[in-house]
Amino acid sequence: MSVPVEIPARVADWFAENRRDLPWRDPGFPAWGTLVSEFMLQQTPVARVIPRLAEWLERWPTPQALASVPAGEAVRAWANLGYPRRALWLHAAAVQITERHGGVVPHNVDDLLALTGVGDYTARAVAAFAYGLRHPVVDTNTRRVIARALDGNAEPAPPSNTRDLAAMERLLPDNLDDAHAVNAGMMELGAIVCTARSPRCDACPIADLCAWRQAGYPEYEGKRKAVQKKYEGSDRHVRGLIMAELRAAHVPVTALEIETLWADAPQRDRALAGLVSDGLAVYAETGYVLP
DNA sequence: CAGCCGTGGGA
DNA sequence: TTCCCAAGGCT
Repeated sequence: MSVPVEIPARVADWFAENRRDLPWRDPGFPAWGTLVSEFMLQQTPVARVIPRLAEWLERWPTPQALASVPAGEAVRAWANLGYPRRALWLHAAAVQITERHGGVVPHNVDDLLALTGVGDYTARAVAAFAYGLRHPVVDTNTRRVIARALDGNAEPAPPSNTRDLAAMERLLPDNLDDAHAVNAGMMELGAIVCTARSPRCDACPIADLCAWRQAGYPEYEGKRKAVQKKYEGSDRHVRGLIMAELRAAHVPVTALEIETLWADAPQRDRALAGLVSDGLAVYAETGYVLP
C-alpha cells in the first residue's frame, strides 16, 4: 500500500497545535506514572482516569511504594474504573519491577511485555511515550485512522499485531521527536477528530488525503467486531455488585450479605467463585475480603 | 482465537 | 430509552 508522504508531517503539525493538556504529557511526568495511566486507560475513558491517576500517584509515587502494600489496597483505590483485574495486574507489575528491575520501569519492550497486564499496546506506549524510544504504538484510535485514511475503510479489520505494527512503522519518521509526535498524534486524531461515531472531517488535517473520504465514505463490509453482551443481568454485572461491596467494606462481607446483592443463587455463586478464582476476593474466617 | 472481563457517559 | 464503546489483555 502506498502511503501519502504528507500524512506523518501533517499529523505531527496538527498534534503540536491541538494536543490536549493531559497529565501524562506534563514535562517530567515519571515513567511509573505513564505505566499507571496506561493501565487505567485500558478500556476506560480519559475523563474518568484523570482524578484516579492523581490520587494513585500521590499515594504510590513509585513501583516500590505500591509493591509494599497488599494487592487489595490497589483494588480498593481502583474504585469504579472497571475491570478490577487491572488493579491486581498493576500491583503484580509493581512487584516485578521492584524485584527484577530495581524499581525502575524498564525501557525495553520485551522486558515490558513480560510484566503482568502489559500487552502489545502498553509495552510500546511506555517505551515510546515515557522514554522517547522509536517504536510503533498502535491503539484502537490509531487503527481507525489507518483504516480510514490509508485503507479507505470505515472501520479497521480485527486487530492483527503484525499487520498493525507494520502499517504504523511505515508512518514513523526516523527522528525520535517526530516519531513521538506521529505516534501520539495518530492516537489523538482518532480520539478527538476521527472518532468512531461521527468523525469531524471538517477539522481533520488529512481530510484531503483520506482514502475513505475520497471513496465517498463507503460503509464497512468486513468482519464486525463481536457485539458486547448486555451488561444488565450479566455475570459481569453481578461481579461488579460484589466488588463494590468488598471495596466499601472494611470488615469481611458475609455470605448472607452477598446473598442480598443478587437473587439468582447459581449466578451469584458463579460470580463469587470467579472473583475468588481471579484473586479479587478471598475468604477469611467470617466472610469475603479484598486480597 | 473467540469469549470474557466493569462502568459510565454521549448520541 | 437503548445502544455503542472507551489509550486492552488474558485464557
